[in-house]
Amino acid sequence: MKNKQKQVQLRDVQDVIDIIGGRWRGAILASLCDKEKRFNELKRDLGSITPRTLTKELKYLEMNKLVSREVETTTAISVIYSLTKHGKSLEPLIGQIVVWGQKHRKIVLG
Amino acid sequence: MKNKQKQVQLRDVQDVIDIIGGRWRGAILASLCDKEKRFNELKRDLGSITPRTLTKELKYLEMNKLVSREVETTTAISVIYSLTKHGKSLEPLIGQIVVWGQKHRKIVLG
DNA sequence: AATACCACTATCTTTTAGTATACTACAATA
DNA sequence: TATTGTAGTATACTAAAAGATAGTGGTATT
Repeated sequence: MKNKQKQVQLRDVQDVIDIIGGRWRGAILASLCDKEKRFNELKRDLGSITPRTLTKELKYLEMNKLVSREVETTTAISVIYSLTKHGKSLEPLIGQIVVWGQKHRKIVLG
Repeated sequence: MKNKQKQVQLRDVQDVIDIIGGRWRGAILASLCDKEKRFNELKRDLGSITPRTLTKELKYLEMNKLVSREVETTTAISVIYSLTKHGKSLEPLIGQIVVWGQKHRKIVLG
């Protein structure tokens, strides 16, 4: 393989890690793979995340067209976060990450 | 799915992102997927990484049993870094990341 | 009327990741 | 013998990420 093409691949890897990387983004996406969720529902799911961080990360994911935010104002306000079509295309990747992660724990701790 | 099991999955995702995350680790692994490499060879491959960071990241990957470090002292010293068997098991995942990354760039920039 | 839940925002501090720069000790090469 | 390459280490610094804590304006519940 040409060196130039390798460089491109490294860039792709870094791009993706930028998106799903960080302490929370991957977990947020994984949680939304399950089903669409509301702000505080996500917050509970993720355990120790602060609202500040959750807001910021959701905005980032929105900007990257992975998550959509819909406000419903029937009577009380409620905000639904869900994966976009593009976000859903990450599902198999996240699935594979989970599988590998489980194997990894066995190897490193076992 | 039970909530407890979901929590476990989120932890798995976070674990894996911890491993391949950060500015460099994914790229280092991707570079070693290509073939085993020496310290300065990796350094050149990665472009702007500092030796301090490369050393640190390689140690981390070693600790996690993804990379092995072999010193050869035939005449001059040379150190070969390569993926362990466990590290190699990441290859399909990294391959999928590259594919998704390429698609993502088209969608977000296009 | 008081409390609690919803979806946040604001401010401040801490932690962590990564950079910059210089240096070491050894070997090979010109 | 001077320079270059290998494989790093040491020290200091900066910037970004994340946490801690408190508060806002609304609705719903008791």
